[in-house]
Parts: sequence; structure tokens; C-alpha cells
Amino acid sequence: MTDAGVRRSGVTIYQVANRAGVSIATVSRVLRGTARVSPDTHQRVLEAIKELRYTPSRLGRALAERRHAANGIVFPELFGPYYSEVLLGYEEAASELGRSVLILSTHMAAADRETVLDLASRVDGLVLFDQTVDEAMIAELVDRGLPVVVLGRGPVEGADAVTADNLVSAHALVEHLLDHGHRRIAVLSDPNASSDIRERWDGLCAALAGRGAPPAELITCAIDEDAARLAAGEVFGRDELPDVLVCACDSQALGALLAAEDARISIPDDVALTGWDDVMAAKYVRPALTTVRQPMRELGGRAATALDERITGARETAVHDVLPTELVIRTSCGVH
Amino acid sequence: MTDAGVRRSGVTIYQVANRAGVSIATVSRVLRGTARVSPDTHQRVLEAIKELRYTPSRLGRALAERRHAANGIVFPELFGPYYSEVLLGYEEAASELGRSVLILSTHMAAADRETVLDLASRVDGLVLFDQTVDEAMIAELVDRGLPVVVLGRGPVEGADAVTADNLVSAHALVEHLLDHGHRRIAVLSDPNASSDIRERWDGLCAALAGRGAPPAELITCAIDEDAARLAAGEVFGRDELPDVLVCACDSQALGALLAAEDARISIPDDVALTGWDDVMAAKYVRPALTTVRQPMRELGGRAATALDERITGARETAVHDVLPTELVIRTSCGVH
DNA sequence: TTGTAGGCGTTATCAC
DNA sequence: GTGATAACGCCTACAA
Repeated sequence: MTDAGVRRSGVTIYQVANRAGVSIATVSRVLRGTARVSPDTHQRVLEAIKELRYTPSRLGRALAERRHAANGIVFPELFGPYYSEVLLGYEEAASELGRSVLILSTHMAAADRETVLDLASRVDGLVLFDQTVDEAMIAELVDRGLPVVVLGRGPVEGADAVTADNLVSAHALVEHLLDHGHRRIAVLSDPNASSDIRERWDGLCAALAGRGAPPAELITCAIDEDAARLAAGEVFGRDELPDVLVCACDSQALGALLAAEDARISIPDDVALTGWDDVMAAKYVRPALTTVRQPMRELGGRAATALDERITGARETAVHDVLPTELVIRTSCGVH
Repeated sequence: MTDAGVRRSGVTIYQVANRAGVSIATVSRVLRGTARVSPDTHQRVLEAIKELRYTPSRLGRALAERRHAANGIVFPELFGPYYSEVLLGYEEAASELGRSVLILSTHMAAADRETVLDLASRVDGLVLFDQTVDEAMIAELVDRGLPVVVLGRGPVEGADAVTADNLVSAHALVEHLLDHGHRRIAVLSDPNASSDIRERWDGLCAALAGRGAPPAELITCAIDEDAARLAAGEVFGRDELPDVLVCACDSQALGALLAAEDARISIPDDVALTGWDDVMAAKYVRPALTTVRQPMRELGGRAATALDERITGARETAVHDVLPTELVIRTSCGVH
């Protein structure tokens, strides 16, 4: 399966040199502009290149330069608008910086060592989402000298970290809900799902405690629409409804919206509802979702630039960037 | 500036050989399992590898084997659920086949020659979306012997093509609308935007003509939500409303939904509305969107496998796969 | 079973 | 200015 030798054209620098009647060193010089070449020779080489449609091999170049001009990003999954938007921001910044982009999805499982090392050997640096590569493996990568940026999780020794602020928004959300009379707060979440999700829950609890309000009820529920639809359905079937159902992310809130429809519960009249992320659908659904806007593209973009700084050596010390988020009040919370 | 930091670890096969007291050929053998090695030697090599935490360099390997075990996919843009879903399907299939994934977005412009060639020199094959690389460049890539699959556009000599069927669905959609009494059909589209979009328009026209129905009114409008919101707003402001507004894609339909709200037009009572693609939001909005389901993941997945077949030589001749689509009737068309 | 040596396509350091 | 030539890290006949 490996061979099946499809031999590709492969015009090499030797053929160009040959055609132009010069040495490969000279060809390399005009290609890189690394030293003066007589105008005449220069011209001949250029012609040979054009005639032979020569493109230098990235492989040879990378081997000689010991750099790939490429970096990778590892996702836990590719499903949904969140990761897509992060990728969009990442790709944009990376290509701006002249680096190719390799992606890998671990499909919601910890990536195996082999796969990660393979990827690592193709790039100059790696961005790792939370829930993709375990701590020990990250440490090993860092130890090998590979520039690493972790995304959506707390810092790791020797690696940069980029996260979105969850605490400030959790606080703002709680303030808003409390100020408008909501008392019984139920939360759809799974604090163990990821670092981000845990921070949101912790932030909610802390904010509530800070105001001397009764603690929220945690309804443990996987971070996806279907699970949320079920869990919310259970809540909506109760005799005593909570004032508000706070969801750990928008896809859960979207599922809850469907559950409300099923149960003939009016949002926000019977129960208020909030999400988190501000995905595109949040503003299209009715009632439009009150949510917390995450700077998804910026997360990706910042990860790319941080990685680049580390690769080029522009920055030596690790940083932890916390990007600001914003409470977006629409109609689902009932207090527009 | 410590060259320990700049220069990455770089444990080479030589160091392993050295430590195990064997030649690099032997190390390579145990690594690849390409020939018998005495159990004793085998053991020593394995230990050396472990102790040195050696990982073979993809570069050296790729250069020697003249294969990257990676392939690339080029998108016109990364925005929105359509491309994300295709990518998801692509990544899944490609990683299943043991190939790394390189992505490139041309940001809605034709990719320049240099960028494409650079990407091409990093991979064993390329998937090219419509509207990313011009015909001449595709021909050149094919001519160089690079396996190429075009996605969402008609076939190119020497390359595989994968598309979703647009004609059958256009026909089904027209049948459905006509059968339920809709006569005045307005279409929000921009036939020049892409091959896919043109096919949809052509298919609509053909189906209408086939039924002897009056032709649809084309309202030219860019393929995005904001443009559609404006254009639909204009339509909804008319004295005489069409029976149905058919949009070339769901994001346009979503924009039209907002325009209807702005204009206090009831969908589907005053005007029926349809989309195309069946993105996730289509089922969440109210009224839920009648649309055409595109097998987005399968498009990506099939492109990946087709490319792999070509790369490994499992298939010699080019194919054009047309994936089936499906009319999804919800409530926005008013004839549920 | 194991080692030697040439090759893969560049870059870069020497001499000339 | 240019041309040999040694890396770069690996694979693989060909020998031993």
C-alpha cells in the first residue's frame, strides 16, 4: 500500500543548473537572493527555471534549513461552530505569517503518543486544545524544545497559554440575572468536560456566593445539544420550575430551546434561558439567546501569533493571554 | 539565543545506532520491521530508542521515500457551517487513511501560483474546492503528476471530481412548490458565484420549464446573509409579493428570515421561503427551514478517499462522483 | 543477520 | 561571481 510508486515529475535544482550551464549553488543563490549573481547568469537561470517549470522541493529545503515553515493545531473535535471559528482565526493568522497549517482532530479521545509525535515532526510548533494531549505528553514536547501553545486551558510549564476569560463573564451574567429578580438558578453543565467549562461553573458559583445568593443547582449534562434537550426536558417537566436555566454553552441552550417547545414551556416567560459562546445560531433563534460572546477567531489568531513569536525567538518567556469576553443580552433571559 | 533552545532536540538515527552499538541500517530495520533482526539486537535497539526518546524525522523519511503521507485541501474560505462540515468529513477520512492534513484558505480570491505550488510540494495530493485555483493551474498540477481531486465543480481533465447533485433536488423542490400552488417564484442567487450555485439556478429553471410553468424571477444577490437580508427586504417591501422566495443557500434564507421579521412579513403565510444546504441552524429557526440537504461530510470524506485511491495507485482512471442530495420539507415552505 | 555506501533535493561554507 | 562539496536525517540495495 505504501509504494505503488507514482513517480512525480521532480524537476530538481540540478536540472535547472544543467540547463542554465551553472552550478546548483548559483541556482540556489538566485532563488534565495542570498548573494550577488551577474545579471547575465541571473537571467539564464531564471529562464531555465521558467522553461523547466521548476519549483524547489519543500522537503529538501526543510531538511537543509531544519525548519518546516509550518505549524499544527490539534482539536478535540471539528464539529460545531466553536472549533471552526477558532480554526478560521488560526488559519488566517498563520498564513499571514507565511506558515502552512496542519490540523489534527483527536475525535474526543486523548491523542496517542505516536500520532502526536508524527505531527510534531512535521512542524515548527504546535497549538494544543484542551482535552487533546495529556499533561505528560505536553511536557515531553516542550522538553524536546518544540514551541507549544495550549488553548482553552491553564498554562503548562514552558508553553504559552491562550484562554478566554470565563470568570468576569460569569460574574456579569450572575449580576444581570440576580438584578432582575431571578433567584432559583439551574445550571446545565459538566464541569469535568473541559477546563473552560469548569471555569464557567466555578465562576458562576463564586459570583453567586459573592452576592450571598443561594447556590445554583447543577444539572450534570454532556456538552452537546441532544443531551441538553433531554436534560432540559426533565427540568421543564417539574412541578416547580427554576427561574432561569443557565447553559454551559450555546449548543446546550439550543437543545433546551427545543425541549421547551416540546414541553410547551415559554421562554423566557416561564423560564429564562442563557447560553455561552455566541455561536451564529444564537441570534437567529427565537427568542434570541442571551449569551456570553467568546472571541473565537481571536483565540485562534492569538494562538498563531504567540506560537510564531516563540518559533522565531521574538519572545523567550512564556505568556498566558486571557482574552476578554462580553455578555450579550438578547431576549431569552427575559430582561432585555 | 542558546542554541539548545533554537536548535531543537534532534535525536537522530545515528545516535540511536551508536548507543545500541549497531549501524543505522539496523536501527532502520527494527523501526520499519523491514527485515529480520536478531532478538538480542532488536532488544538493544528498542532500549536505545526509548532511552533517547527517539522519533524518526518525517523530513528525512519523506525525502528518502519521496512521499509525504500527507495531503492538502484548499478552501475558498473557512467561514460558515458548509466548509466546516466538509473539512470534518475530510479530516476524518484522511486520518483514517494515515495521512496528515494540510489546509489552506484562499480567502475568496484565486490562490496565487506560488502559494499553491508551495502547498503542492508538501503533499502527495490535493483536494481543490471550486473558486480556489484556476483551470490553468489545476492543469499544471495534474501535468506535474500530482493527484488532484476537485470538489464542488465539474471535472477537469486528469483529475477526479466530487460534487453534490443539484439538478435532481432542484427538480424535486420545484415539483413540491408547484404542486402546492406556488406560482410566482423569486430566486435569491448569484449564478456566477460558483459552479454549485449555478447548477442550482439552472436546475430550477429547467424544472420550471419542464413543467411549463412561468420562469422564476432572478434576484441577483451575493451568497451571504447580510446581502440576502437587504435583497429580501427589498422584495418584502413590494406591493405584489411572490408566492415563494427560493434562496440559493441557507445563510441567504436565514438573512431573509430576519428581513421578514423587519418587514413584519409572515413566513410562510405571506411568503414561503426555502434554503439550500441544511446547515444546523435550519432546524432551529422558526419557521424551520425547508431546504435541500447536502451531504457535506460525505463530500469531504469521498474527496479524501478518492484522492487516496489516486495516490496509492489503487485506481488509475479519473472518476466523477455525484453524491445524492435530499429535499427536507419543514415549515418555511408552508406546505408541511 | 548486519554493515557500507549512495541517494533523496536543498542550503551554505569553502575555495578559486 | 562561481563552483565543488559537506551537511541535513533517513531508506535501501548491495556486500560481507
